[in-house]
Amino acid sequence: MGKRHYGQFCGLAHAADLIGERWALLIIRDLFVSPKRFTDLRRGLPRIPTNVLSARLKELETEGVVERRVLPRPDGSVVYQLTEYGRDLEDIVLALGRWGARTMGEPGPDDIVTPDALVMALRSTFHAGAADGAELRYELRVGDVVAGAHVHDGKLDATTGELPEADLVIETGPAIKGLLTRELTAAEAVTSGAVRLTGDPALLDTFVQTFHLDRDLSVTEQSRS
Amino acid sequence: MGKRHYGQFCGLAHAADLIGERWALLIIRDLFVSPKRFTDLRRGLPRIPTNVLSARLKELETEGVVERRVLPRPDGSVVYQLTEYGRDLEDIVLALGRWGARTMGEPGPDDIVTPDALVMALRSTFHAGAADGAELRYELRVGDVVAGAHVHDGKLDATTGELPEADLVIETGPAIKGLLTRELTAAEAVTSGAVRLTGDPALLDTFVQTFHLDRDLSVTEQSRS
DNA sequence: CTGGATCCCTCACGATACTG
DNA sequence: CAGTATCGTGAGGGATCCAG
Repeated sequence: MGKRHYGQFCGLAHAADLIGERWALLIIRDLFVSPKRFTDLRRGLPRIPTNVLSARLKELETEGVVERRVLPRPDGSVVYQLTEYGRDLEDIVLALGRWGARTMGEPGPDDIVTPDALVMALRSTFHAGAADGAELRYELRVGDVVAGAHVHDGKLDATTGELPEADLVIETGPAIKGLLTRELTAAEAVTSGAVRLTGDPALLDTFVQTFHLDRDLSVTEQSRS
Repeated sequence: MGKRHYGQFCGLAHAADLIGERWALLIIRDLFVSPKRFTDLRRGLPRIPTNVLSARLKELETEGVVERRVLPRPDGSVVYQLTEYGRDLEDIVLALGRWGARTMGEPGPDDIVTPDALVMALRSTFHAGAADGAELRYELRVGDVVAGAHVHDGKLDATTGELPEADLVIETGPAIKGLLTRELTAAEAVTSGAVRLTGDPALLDTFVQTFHLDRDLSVTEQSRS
C-alpha cells in the first residue's frame, strides 16, 4: 500500500509527508517529554482513535522518526521514543508552538491541558538569558495538571508531575496564557485571584522573566535570547 | 461550520489546527515566494483539487495567515498573500524543509520540481557567512525549472525564472540534491555530467559553499552560520 | 491491566465537470 | 480566470473486542 504522497521533490513536501498527517505532531510533542507506552500516549491524546495512533506509530517508525523499543524482562512492555532524527525536530516544534500560541484564544469547554503540553509550553517559552545564574524550582499547576521547572546553570529541566522542593508553587488556570504572553502582569494575576502562589511571591516576576512569549520574535531570536 | 479541532489548549495543537491540514504548508511555501492568484497556486500544486485549494485559502484567510487582495482596476483580479503573521512562519518553514530534505530519496517518476520549491530550497540552504562580500548571480536549472539567486551584501535574493546577467548557469537534474547535501562534490558533479555549467566553472565551489545543507545542524545554528 | 486489532460510520479529500 | 458542484473513495472518528 503506497502511502499518500504530495508528489513533489522538495524538502518541505517530504517533511509534510513524514509528519504532516493528522495527530503526528502531537504524538511527537508528547514523545519529546519522555518515551511512552501506547497507553501513555492515549492518555495524553484522549481524542485519538487507537487505530490512528497505531497507524501513526507504524508510519513514524518506518520513516525513522520514532523507534519502538521492547523493555527488558520481566516487564517486556513496549515503549516508543524519538530517534535522533526525530529529536532534530525540537527547535521546530518549540517554534511552531510559540507561533500557534500567539493566536490561541480562550480554551473552549472541552479543551484540555495535558502535563506534556504544559512541559512543552515551559520549554518553548524558556529564556536562558533571564535565568542568570540562579537556581530555582517552580511547580506549575494549571487546573489539576502539574509540571515542574528546574532552572539551573542557565538551563531548564521541565518535567511532568509535582516538584517537591519548589521555591514557588504557581496555581492557576487558563490565565497561564496571559501570564506567559505578559498580557497579564504578575501583580494583576495575583490580586485578581487568577493565580495563587505558595512561596515567595516576588519569584513570580522572576518566573515571567524566565518564561514568556515574545510577540515579535522569530525562531532564531527566541532561542538566542 | 465548526472546524475540526484537536481540543487541546496548547500552542502546538493550535498551530496544527491552523496549518496542519493537507496542502496548507505547500500553499504557504508558494506564497512565501510571491503573492499569487488562484491559478498560479494551481500551477505550482498541480495535484491539489480546486475545491481543496479553495477551502484551504478560505480557512487560512479567516485564521489570519493569508489575506486575499483584489488588484486595482482594470485588472480587478484577486491575489493571495501571506499576512505578517503568516510571514512569521518563514524560519519554521525553511527549517522544516531542511529537516525533510535530509531523508529525501531519489525522485519518483511522477515527482515534480516547481520553481517555487527551487527558490525555497535556495533560501533554506543559504549560508550568509559563506557569501562573504562578493556579489554573484547564479541561474539554476533543474530539468526545465529555472530559478535565480542573486547574492549581495551577505544577503540572498532568490526568484523564479531566468537571471539574465548570471555569472554562472548551473544545469542539472535530481543531482541537485547531492550537490546541496555535498554527497556529491562539485568536481564529481561536473565530470560525471550530472551538472553542466555555463560561466566560470570555479564558481560552482563558491556556489556549494554558499548553498548547502548541513546534515547535523539545528534550526538555530543553520541561521546563525 | 496493556497493546493493540476490528468494525462501522462519517466526512475530508481526490478527481472531474461545470459555471460566472 | 476563479472558482463552485458533484460524486466516489479512503482516512479519520468512535466504540468494541481480543490476545498476552
